[in-house]
Amino acid sequence: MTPAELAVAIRRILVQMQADGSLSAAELPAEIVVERPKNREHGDWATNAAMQLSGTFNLTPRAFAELLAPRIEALDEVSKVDIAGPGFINITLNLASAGMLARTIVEAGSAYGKGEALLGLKMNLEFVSANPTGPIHMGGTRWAAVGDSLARVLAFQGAEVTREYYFNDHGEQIDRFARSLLARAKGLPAPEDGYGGEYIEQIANAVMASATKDILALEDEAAQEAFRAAGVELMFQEIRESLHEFGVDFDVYFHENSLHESKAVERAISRLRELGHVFDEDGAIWLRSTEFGDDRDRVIVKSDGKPAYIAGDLAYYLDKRERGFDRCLIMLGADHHGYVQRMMAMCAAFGDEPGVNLEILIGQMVNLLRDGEPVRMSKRAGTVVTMEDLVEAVGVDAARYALARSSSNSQLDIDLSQLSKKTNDNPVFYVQYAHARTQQVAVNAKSMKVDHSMFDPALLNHPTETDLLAKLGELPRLAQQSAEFREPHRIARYIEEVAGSYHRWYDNCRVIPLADKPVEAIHSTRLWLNDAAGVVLRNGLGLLGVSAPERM
RNA sequence: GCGCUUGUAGCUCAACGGAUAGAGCAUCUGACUACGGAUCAGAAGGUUGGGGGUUCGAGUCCCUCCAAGCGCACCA
Repeated sequence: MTPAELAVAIRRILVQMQADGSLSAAELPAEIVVERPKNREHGDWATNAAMQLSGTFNLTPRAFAELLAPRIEALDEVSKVDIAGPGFINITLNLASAGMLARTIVEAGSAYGKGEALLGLKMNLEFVSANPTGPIHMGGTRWAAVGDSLARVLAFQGAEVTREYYFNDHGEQIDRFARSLLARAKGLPAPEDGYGGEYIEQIANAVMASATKDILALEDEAAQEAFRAAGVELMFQEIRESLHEFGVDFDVYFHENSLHESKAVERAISRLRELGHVFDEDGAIWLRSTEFGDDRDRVIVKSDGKPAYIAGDLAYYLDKRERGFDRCLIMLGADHHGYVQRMMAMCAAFGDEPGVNLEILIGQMVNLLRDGEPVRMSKRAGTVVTMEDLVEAVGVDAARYALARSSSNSQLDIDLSQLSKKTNDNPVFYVQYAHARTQQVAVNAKSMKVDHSMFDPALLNHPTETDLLAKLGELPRLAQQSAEFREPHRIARYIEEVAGSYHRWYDNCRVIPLADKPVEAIHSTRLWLNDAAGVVLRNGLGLLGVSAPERM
């Protein structure tokens, strides 16, 4: 029996109690919380239903628990129930129904843990969206790891997820990039507000090599335009390639430029004008965003007639909604959090619901250290640590795991000197090793004639076995929470616990009989459990976009 | 000055408002002639930044102070 099934059973009992009059009529929560008690001695599962519902029924938690507990105990799958502390109901399953989980998991395989919390939702997840003016740095790398994992987590709950990259190929930053390329090609130093570094030279050289005519012979303006067009395209390809090697592939690369060329910006503005949220002042066009909680109104089109940055965002958001996305999620770095209010105001101005149709996830910065000292980075000097640098130092799996395992609203410190010498302190290896072990145990078992032919779940009675089973049973709930809170790091923490439980079990319980002993039901049954652990570890690593190796 | 995020073990970080605040790394002590020792068992390490409040119950919610990062444009 899984905890989810237990929760459903408890809810059914409550409904029954209302039907037979032992409880008054009142609204029940859609879901009863069943979780693992921290202390193993408290049983397999615990529910705080009595504490949460006592108020609704005007009873003390204790009294409510005493009413409910006997009925839970009457369930076939339950062997023992007791009430503890302020009103926790601790539940112990009988061994056979607890052990059945092993088989359930193996039979479900890659589907084990899936949920339907977001079934039918069309979600657009925009992340990274780094400017094509240079390689992806650490911040972008973090969002690539977290965002891709989040996309997997959301899809695991039934959402139809589109990964999208907003490609900022319009505006001032791009002009600076083009000027930097031109300067480099001419052998001049990088402009004051421009970009430096080796990659600028490489791109500049590549642009000249692929050009059909001598760009440097052109007038500055034309030359700059030539560098812009070709340079952006090359940079874009390089970024895509880095992301691909990082295991992140976007479904849509959206070009900001296309919004301007297709007149989508004008359409978005006139739409807002129709809705009465736009006004003209000082020769500029403004969005009356204060009406929707912003601290000031925002200029959409500057008095020189050029669109402000937000103009593109207006059109882009509208475009996403017109493409049928119910939920638009955008991941931004903390250096852009000042942007949230106006984006939400914009969403409301279109008549949508901020926080629902548009959700902005802010992630904190990554601090790079070397031997404990902060590393100063400068785009202009080109001393930026890139995604490729990190991957080269530790590999894709270790990099993704390290970036995805902690909450993105806390700043992350990464010490380069530590990464480059010892990678073993990354818990990813602990988890991967556990998975590899499940695979090799299965291989060895097969050669020793241990197979799935027998299954007697009541035999899984060692403390490390009941512990492992209970842990494996938590994946569905964990996966759902991870999606609900948009926090993929919970998956990482969970599989680390699973790996720990698995290793402890392995140390105590043999799957393969000793050389002179026969194969018995216990061995077969344990093979099911071993394989179930493998499934959970594999599914968990999969949600993080990290490989689950057969051997290491 | 205003706003957002954060403050938990020596370090990096966990903990739907739930029971004795947990992992990994680092340190120390142990464990294979038994399915992979990248493992396991154990020790040590904490006034959850300080102070108030809300309630059956607070690391978590509210107020306040302190500290750190980031942001407050007709820049993008």
